[in-house]
Amino acid sequence: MEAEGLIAHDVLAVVLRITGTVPSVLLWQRAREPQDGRWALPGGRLGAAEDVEASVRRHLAEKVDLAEVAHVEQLSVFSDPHRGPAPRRVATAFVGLVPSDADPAVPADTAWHPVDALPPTAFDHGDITRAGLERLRAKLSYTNIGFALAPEAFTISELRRLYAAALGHRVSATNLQRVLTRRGVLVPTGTTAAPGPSGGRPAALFRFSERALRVTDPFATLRPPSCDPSGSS
Amino acid sequence: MEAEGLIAHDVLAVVLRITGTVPSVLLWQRAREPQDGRWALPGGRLGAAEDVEASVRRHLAEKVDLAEVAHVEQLSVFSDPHRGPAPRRVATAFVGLVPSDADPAVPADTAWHPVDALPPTAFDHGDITRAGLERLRAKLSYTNIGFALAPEAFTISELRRLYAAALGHRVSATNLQRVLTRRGVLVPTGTTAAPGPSGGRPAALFRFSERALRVTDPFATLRPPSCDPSGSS
DNA sequence: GCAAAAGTGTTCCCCGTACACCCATGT
DNA sequence: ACATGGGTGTACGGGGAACACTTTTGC
Repeated sequence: MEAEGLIAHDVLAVVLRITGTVPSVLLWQRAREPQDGRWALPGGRLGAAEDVEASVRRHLAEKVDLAEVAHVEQLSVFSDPHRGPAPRRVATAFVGLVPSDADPAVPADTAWHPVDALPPTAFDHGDITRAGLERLRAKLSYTNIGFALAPEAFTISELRRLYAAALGHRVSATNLQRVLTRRGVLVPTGTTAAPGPSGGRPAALFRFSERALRVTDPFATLRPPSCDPSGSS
Repeated sequence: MEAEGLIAHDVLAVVLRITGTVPSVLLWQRAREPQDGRWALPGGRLGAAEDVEASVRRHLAEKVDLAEVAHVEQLSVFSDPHRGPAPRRVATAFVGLVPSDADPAVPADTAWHPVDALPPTAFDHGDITRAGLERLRAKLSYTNIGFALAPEAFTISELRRLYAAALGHRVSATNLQRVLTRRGVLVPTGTTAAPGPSGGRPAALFRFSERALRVTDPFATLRPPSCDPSGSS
């Protein structure tokens, strides 16, 4: 099929953002065959002088302000020979996260869609989207990746809403604050937000101590002995 | 550089196996330029009618008996434009695991090398190997991936040796048994091994309850409420 | 004062760790 | 008997979950 085994390599981005109480993904509507009218993930061809991460950032810049994308990480390669029409294409997919307060301007053909109610998607982009959300959910548990979903400063209630939306289940504000504080990923700013129209105590504002990915829960089990981390027998 | 943006796509396998008290990787020695004499990971060109996983299995079959490879999973894409000489190549790397009792016949140019004492490696294969070992170490903590390092049946002492070698630190046989049993990944076979020449109580033999990857430690934190797993507010 | 929203204190319990102690076999 | 290696019982502690209670605001 391909001349001499050379294959077109694409990059794709699953850009996620919490909208209201659900996670949404950035999709654009195709306006030509194949898959005319269907919704596709942003992305494009890998260029000659860039690695896949640089490439996905370049393509993403056509759809959103890159400054709004707080985190990008590689997800997986999708290479089923029949994942699209000929000619054959291999794609490296990424996950990108946009804070909930950023509402980047997007082109007319582009929009956010709740992941649990996707419109007709192009090729295997629906599967890739769901894989991206699963990655986010897993990392919320044992890393500080929440920084990429949250505004610079936020109340615990807002953070609870973001975590609950991303995870798809209720989250206790009490325990969320305690866990993240204990791990040192959450620090108070010292300022407070104004109460709502119906009153209530003003909420303290917090921020993430770092805005880069860090594993905060070195897995519970099979950790090295408390002292003397050397030796293997 | 490439005609019309078409790129050669390779697959590579970091095949790991516990040898003695250290993890080793399967490498073959190149016998022509570029990188003549250096040691490389098994792999090759992605074919037209296969996805990357099928491809890596096909290439691996040239070096080892595939039946001995108990687990294969995708690792990452390596795509730095300067990761090798022109023409440009993109590689999808995999991790493969071989049980310690299997000692597959390998071609004359191929051998196992301890990961912490690699010979001169070709291209970026040393980095890829270390990334593969890191993946194994992480998954040992929260999955049943040990099944791919262990024989069909084994004593707790043998299993302890495998975990200690892979993780690079001491592991308590007592707690290893308890943790894995509590998670239901380890089941007794009912038989025992013969004691060594110096006596000692005969060891009970165990096996893994499943020989397919399963996440056994749904992360400690941020799990859904104990009851009523629905709703998100 | 009362409702509403935020934050804290307390208790419970799971589960990994550490370590002492008991069991089965060879010489 | 006693040494050697295998297995079990038990106590400790960290940390997440649940929930009651206090604090601060608007009306």
